[in-house]
Amino acid sequence: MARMAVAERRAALVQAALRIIASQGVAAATTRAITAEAGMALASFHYAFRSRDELIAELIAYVVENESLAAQRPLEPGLDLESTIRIGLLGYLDLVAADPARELAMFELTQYALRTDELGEAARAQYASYHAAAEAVVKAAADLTGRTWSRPAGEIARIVVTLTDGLTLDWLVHRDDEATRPVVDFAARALAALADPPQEP
Amino acid sequence: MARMAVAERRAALVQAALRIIASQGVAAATTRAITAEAGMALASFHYAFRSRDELIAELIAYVVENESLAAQRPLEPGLDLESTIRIGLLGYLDLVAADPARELAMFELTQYALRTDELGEAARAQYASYHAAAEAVVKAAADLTGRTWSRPAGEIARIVVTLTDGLTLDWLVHRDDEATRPVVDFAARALAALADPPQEP
DNA sequence: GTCTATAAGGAGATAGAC
DNA sequence: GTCTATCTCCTTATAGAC
Repeated sequence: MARMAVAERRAALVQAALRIIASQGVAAATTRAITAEAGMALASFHYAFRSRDELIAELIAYVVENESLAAQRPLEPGLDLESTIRIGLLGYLDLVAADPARELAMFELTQYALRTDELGEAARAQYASYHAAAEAVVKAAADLTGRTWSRPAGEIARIVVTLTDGLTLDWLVHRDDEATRPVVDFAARALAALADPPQEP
Repeated sequence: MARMAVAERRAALVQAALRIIASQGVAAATTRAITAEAGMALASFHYAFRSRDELIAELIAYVVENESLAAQRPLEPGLDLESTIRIGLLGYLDLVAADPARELAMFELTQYALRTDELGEAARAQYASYHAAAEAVVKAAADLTGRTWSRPAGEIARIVVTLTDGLTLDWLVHRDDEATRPVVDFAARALAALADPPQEP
């Protein structure tokens, strides 16, 4: 392979690893598989990274900054808060359904990080990123519907992430939109109940 | 090691594997580690099991039948429904906190099963067991407080499992009782709202 | 039946030719 | 800088002695 700046090579390896992890899981992302996917020689790996765990750490950092719920669609206007949340959650689950292996991989990454001493901070950073993304969405949902939250947005966001984690696992295990639907309805109603009573004009 | 019936040997290997997985994760449960933990020769493994995946399948079946929420403490009497649920959830999180590595391992097992073609059914069985355990608890909570659920108990149970999965991940990532507490309060309030209005005597 | 010994292959990491 | 070739270790699985 032609000359590449080390930074560029690192980025290419992270992307290759991400493709493997998203489709086959963390365990399948061996240095051999990653370099093959990137079209590089095996030795190039250790020219760019000191170890496999160093790549995983950088990969989680990349995911944290560029992925998470970034693909979230814009909220639909003209609905009440509960419907806005419900449709938002269903849209999120559509993303899960569109690439289940990838969503499974996000859980695996968190858990790999939690098992690896030096990566515990990476797991927390991953969730800090989820919380920030969720906070933006819950603020937007309140603005869009002219409602206010009865609790700090950060607390609402944490609840949203807890619910989406649970919903994601439920869907990944059963792959059954119908069966997950009542849980989505519950989540939307319960979240909407955290808003202050609507203003009388 | 002395003679053992094959069934007994299989059970001993499953127990050994469970100890390793609970403390060090699924990836650490190699046939070598398992047989060493069980005090057997390596070759004994393939005398009892055809492959490592066969053991994992039996291990999940064991977990499904004997563990899950079985360690749940009895509910406290004399409280209203929301408090009963809140204290039940906090008790569950105490179990998570008492052995975080084990709880992490339960997630890993599900995800390993979801990644392995022949084990997809095992993951669903694991959740069916969770749902059954949760259903028993939600029925007990309603009975204890003299309330009735506005939805089928199976649906309430599924919501409970979704919430506990999310709560467990939240706690495992942050290990912060204080930070998880508002999410527990939310879950208890939202679940209690699924009961019919209390009877006027 | 149970063990030691070993096969056969995959892993991370590196030396050294170019 | 980049690659081939290799080192060392660890994996699952099995053959064959006892």
